[in-house]
Order: sequence, then structure tokens, then C-alpha cells
Amino acid sequence: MEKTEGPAAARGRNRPPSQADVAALAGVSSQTVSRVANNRSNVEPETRDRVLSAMRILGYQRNSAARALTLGRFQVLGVVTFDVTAQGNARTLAAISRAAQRAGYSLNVVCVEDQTEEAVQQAVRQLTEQAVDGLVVIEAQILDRPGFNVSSGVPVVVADGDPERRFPSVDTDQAAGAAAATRHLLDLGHRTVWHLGGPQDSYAARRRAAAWHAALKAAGAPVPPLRFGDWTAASGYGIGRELAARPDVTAVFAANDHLALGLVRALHEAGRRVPEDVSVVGFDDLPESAYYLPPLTTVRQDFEEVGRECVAQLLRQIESPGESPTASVAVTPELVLRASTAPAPTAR
Amino acid sequence: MEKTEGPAAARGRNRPPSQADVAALAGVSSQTVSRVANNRSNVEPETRDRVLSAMRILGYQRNSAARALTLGRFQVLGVVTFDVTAQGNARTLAAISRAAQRAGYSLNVVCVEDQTEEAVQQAVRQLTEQAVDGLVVIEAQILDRPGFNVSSGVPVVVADGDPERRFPSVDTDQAAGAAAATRHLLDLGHRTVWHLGGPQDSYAARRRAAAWHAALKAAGAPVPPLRFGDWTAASGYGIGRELAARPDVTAVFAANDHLALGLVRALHEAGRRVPEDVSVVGFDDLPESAYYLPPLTTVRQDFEEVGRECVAQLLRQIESPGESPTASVAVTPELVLRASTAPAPTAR
DNA sequence: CAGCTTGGACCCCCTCGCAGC
DNA sequence: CGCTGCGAGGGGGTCCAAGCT
Repeated sequence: MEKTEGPAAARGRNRPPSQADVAALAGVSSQTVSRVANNRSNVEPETRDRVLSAMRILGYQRNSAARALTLGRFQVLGVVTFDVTAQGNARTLAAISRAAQRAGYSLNVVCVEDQTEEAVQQAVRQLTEQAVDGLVVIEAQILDRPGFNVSSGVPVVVADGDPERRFPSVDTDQAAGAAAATRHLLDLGHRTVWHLGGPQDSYAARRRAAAWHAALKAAGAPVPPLRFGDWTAASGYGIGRELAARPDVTAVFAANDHLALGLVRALHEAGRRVPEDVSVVGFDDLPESAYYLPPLTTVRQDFEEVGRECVAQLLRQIESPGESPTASVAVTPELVLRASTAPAPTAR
Repeated sequence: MEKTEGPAAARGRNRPPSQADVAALAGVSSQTVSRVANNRSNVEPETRDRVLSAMRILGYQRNSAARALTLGRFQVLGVVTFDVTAQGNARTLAAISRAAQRAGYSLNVVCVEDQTEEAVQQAVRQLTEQAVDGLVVIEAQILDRPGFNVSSGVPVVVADGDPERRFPSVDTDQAAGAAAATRHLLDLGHRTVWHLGGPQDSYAARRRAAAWHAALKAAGAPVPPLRFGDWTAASGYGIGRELAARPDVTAVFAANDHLALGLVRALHEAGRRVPEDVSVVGFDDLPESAYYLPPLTTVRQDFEEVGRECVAQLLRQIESPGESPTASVAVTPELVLRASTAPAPTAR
């Protein structure tokens, strides 16, 4: 009796080949095919070869839906993020993607558009329903929504800080970075340092501002009024115009590089030179920040490390669900000195 | 007889509730639960309410793996991309995400790190195996790998051009943008326009270069040698230093805004003013390009539209598999005039 | 009979076709 | 005809028993 045409193979033609089809072609049972597909050891080499070549002939790919159904795991990590257009988020995402891929997971990404609680909630619902083994949430604002919660007991890791510490988180050490930036300017002899903050609803922005404030206090420097922008060059420019008009501003720490860029343009238009008249420090260290005019002194974030740690933490939670997850991991940023800072103008 | 504790509910405790659990609690069969979950009309309102409240009590979420298994569809779109860190890719991705979400699909994203054929192939394999209903490939280079093919008959759309037209594609009209940039500079009285190209293996970069070349020819302008960079400000700076050394360079069209940024810095360092001595045009229109010094004249790409069209095309293919897919869609970019271009220096 | 490979039964959860009231 | 339930897959994994050496 010919075995090459089992019932499964005969059933339908343009349907992806199943284990049963491979089994029929190889003249074995589908369980043996399963063993081969999963690289089990207890298969006769000769049998394995027959199965493997049958797989190749048929172009067999295992059906992840069926697999997920029986295993109860999906080999998929969910990522919720605002605005991948922001460099920081994009780089964190890229790093997460790399780390996930190395671990054999793929990524289900949802970019939340509106910063409304409902939008976030829907994204999470979609993701957990779409079957993920764990969730990375990039950007803490998302968690500020009081309604945010993950119903289904899916492990969660937060990148970029979780103000209420409800979840394990991985984050750049914002405080260390902001303090380094502020002290650097103070050390250059500036009487004080102004701060151009990020959006007020960003936890990262708030922590940078707080650390700037603390550094000023610690140094006994006066604390100038604080203004919040929204991470864009446009808002850096808008607020920058006000700062440029004040002659007592000689040093500004901007909460990110784009804000710094807008600020520099505003200063330039007002006839105030950077760094001769005003020193500027950014935050992020975008690849292009070294090519701004002048090249920007800034705080470099190690997004790669943040992404890698997120995935590592998540996998740990997934693989040993019992254990209480590690608390927070802080990744230390690094001050990169370039040409946008200089000693305070002597005068006065 | 109490129905609230059916066999299914008793079987295991910390397993997500299934239809059977809901059915047991509501005192109906699981098929009825299915009907309610899928919003079918043929359910008695009173029954539906009972089921709905049972769902709420149990926190029921439907199991997408099982659903996908029976339906043969996953409600997931795969995205393959190089480097989300590149603004263009990130913005396309964001747009795709939005469009997909609106259509009720989620996104399985793979960022390919190395530009090797193997890496790409593996990404595609992972994605098709991970069960996607369709595939968007961002950045044409991926397709240049001769080995690239999608085995499993999954619909594919290419964003950013498909040189060999093997797949339907959606793309910015690179030629129109590059021609507009070149003509703009020519119209300002420059004898000719130099081009600072993107990476040679990028189809978009090649098309921009070709259109620049054609525009010069059409205008009877001499064609200066062409140099290829790699999209980064760093390479713009490197090549920019060479260009800055040549006094006959008075107008440069850079293949993207980051290249233009590096170029401007190089010109600045060489003491050549932009736009008084040299005019520069970029490509992309990043949000921060308006805040460069000087604000950059550039070609604005409508990434939003590209993403939206990709998803639309893909869904069309998915929903009516028979039809031959539409060929290519071109999205027209727009020249944005700012302060980095000026009439050719009179002299000579 | 120990130790190996192999196959049969059953379950995962949901949806569809059909039958029953 | 309206609403509901039964049974059968859909593809693959685990448990356990059967067959072989």
C-alpha cells in the first residue's frame, strides 16, 4: 500500500503542509515528525533524515497557532510605546527587538497614538488578547493612567521608569545624568544653570528636573524658574526665545537634544553665541548631535543596555513565574563633552 | 444540579478562563459563548446578558491561538525593517501601526540588524512561521538580496520601492522630489548642483541620484561627480569636508536631512557660509530640520500616507486573494523652502 | 529484560455544519 | 424560522503503551 498519499495529504491542496502531510510522505507517524521538528534526541538518524527531507520537499513550517494552543506559550513579547518617532523610543525598541530575536521571541508592537487612558488600555487589551508571553511598556506616562493594569497575569517590565513601582522597571539613571550635566556647567564657573524641561507628564523629564534642582541646591546655586517643553525642537525654540532674552542666562541644561537644538537656534537668532555667551547641554546623544552647530555636549543614554535588560527581566519572569521579580535596574548614562559648553563669560 | 461548576471550570485553576468556563458559569453551551463573543445576532438578549456578565466575572479573553487555528487567519501583519532608528523607517512604522490598528490588526515587527541575506531570510522565516496574514517590507535593500522570497504564499507589500517589481509597492515619488530639489537650486542661478547620495545599496538613494542626474541633463548643466554616504550626519560631514574644499561647489542636494546636517557643519568649519556661499537642500523634512542652523530647505516625505497605503494594499490582498494586486502607488513629496538656499553667489 | 524508537489516544480552545426544540 | 447544543475538526504536544533489538 502506498503511504505517500495519506488522507491528510489528499484532503486539501493549497493549505500549508501539516505534520500529518510530512508524516505521510516520510512514512512515519506525525508524532515522529513532531519529535524531529523539536529536535528531540530519541529518533533514529535514518528516520530523522527521511522526515527532514520530507519537510524540505513539502516546505513544511510548523503552525505557530497550533503550537501556541497546546503549549500555552507564544514566543511573542508585546511592546507598548508612545511615538516610535522619538529617537529614544525607537532606539529602545530596536534594542528590545534584537534581544528578543536572540532569545527566539518575536515582537508584537503597538504604538499608542493619543495619550489617553482609553487608548492605552485598548492597546494592552489588544496585546494580551493577541497572545503575548510578556509585555514591555516603554515610557512611563502610560503607567500614570490610574486605570492601567494588566488583567491577565502577564509579566510586565517597564522601560523608562515606573513612578509607583508597581512593576519591575529598567531605566537610565536619569538623576545621575542630569546631575552630571548640571555640575559640569557649574564647574565651568556659571553662577547657576537654567533647565529646559521635557513634558511634565513624562516621568523621565520630571526626574531630570528634580536632579537638576537638587544639584543646584547642593551647590548653593540659585534656582531659576523651570519651564517644561515637549521634547521637540519647536518647543525648545519657543522657550529658548524667552531664555535668550534674559542676559542672566549663561548656562542651560536641556532635557533632550532636540530641545537643545531649538534652544541653540533661538540663542543664535538673538545674537547670543554658543558656547561663548551661553553654554548648552543636552540629553540623549543622538547620532547627529555631534554634528549640530556647535557640536552638542550631552548626556549619552545607553538604550541598547536598557532594551537588553528589559528582555532579560521579562524572560526571567516568564520562565520562572513564581519568583518575585527583581526590582528596578538603573543604567548609568555618560556625559559627553563637545563644543557647546565653555567657561562662564568672565565679565561682570 | 448546580451548573456553576462544570468539569471545565474544575480542571485547573490558574489557567486563563476558556469559553467552557464561561459557558459553565452562564449555564449555556460554549457555542453560545462563542456566538456572544463574536457578536452574532442569533442569541436571545437575556442569554447574551448572562453570558456577558459571566465573561466579566471570569475576566474572559478569547484565546487568539485557538481562534487563529480554526480560522486560519491571525489578525496580525508582519513588518520587516532595517534600523527603526532611521527617522524615515520609524515614521513609516508608526503610520503602519496606526493603520493596522484601525483595521483591527496588530503588528509583528522584526528589525533586521545586519544587512546580510541570511539575516533577512531568517526574519522572514520567523515572521511567516509566527503566523502573519501579510508582510510589509520597509526599505528596498532587503529585496535586493536575490535569495529573498516568501515561501508560504503570504501577501507582501513593499514600502520604499521594489526595484524588480516583484511585489506591489508603495513609495514616495523619489524622482519627483529629487528633481524638484535640483531644479530649485538651478533656478536660483547655480551653474550646477552637486549631489551627496545615500547608501548605494538603497534603492531610494539610487533613484534620488538618478533623478538628480536627469534633472541636470535636462537643464544642460554639467554633471559633477557623485559621492555616496550612508544616511548619517557623520558621513555627510566626511564627504562634506571634501566638497567644502572645492570652491566650485555652490549648491548641494543631499539625499537626506542628516547628510545635509553633516555637510553644513563641514562647510561651516571650512568657513563657507550657508546659504550665502553654498546652498543646501535635504530630503525627508524631519521635525527638527526647521531648527537646524540655518533652517533647512528640504523635500518633505509623507510617511503617514505611505504607511496607510501599505496597509490598505495588504488588506486588499488578504481579503481577496484571487485578484492580481495593484501595482505600485507613488506618494508625491513636497519641496519645503527654508533658509539654507539662496541665489548663486554673483561673482566670477 | 533493559533501553531504545515509534505510534495511539487524548487534549488545547474555538468555530462551523447540522440537528433539535 | 428563531435560538440553542452536539460533534467534528484544525495542527501539534504530552503521556503511555507497544514493538524492536
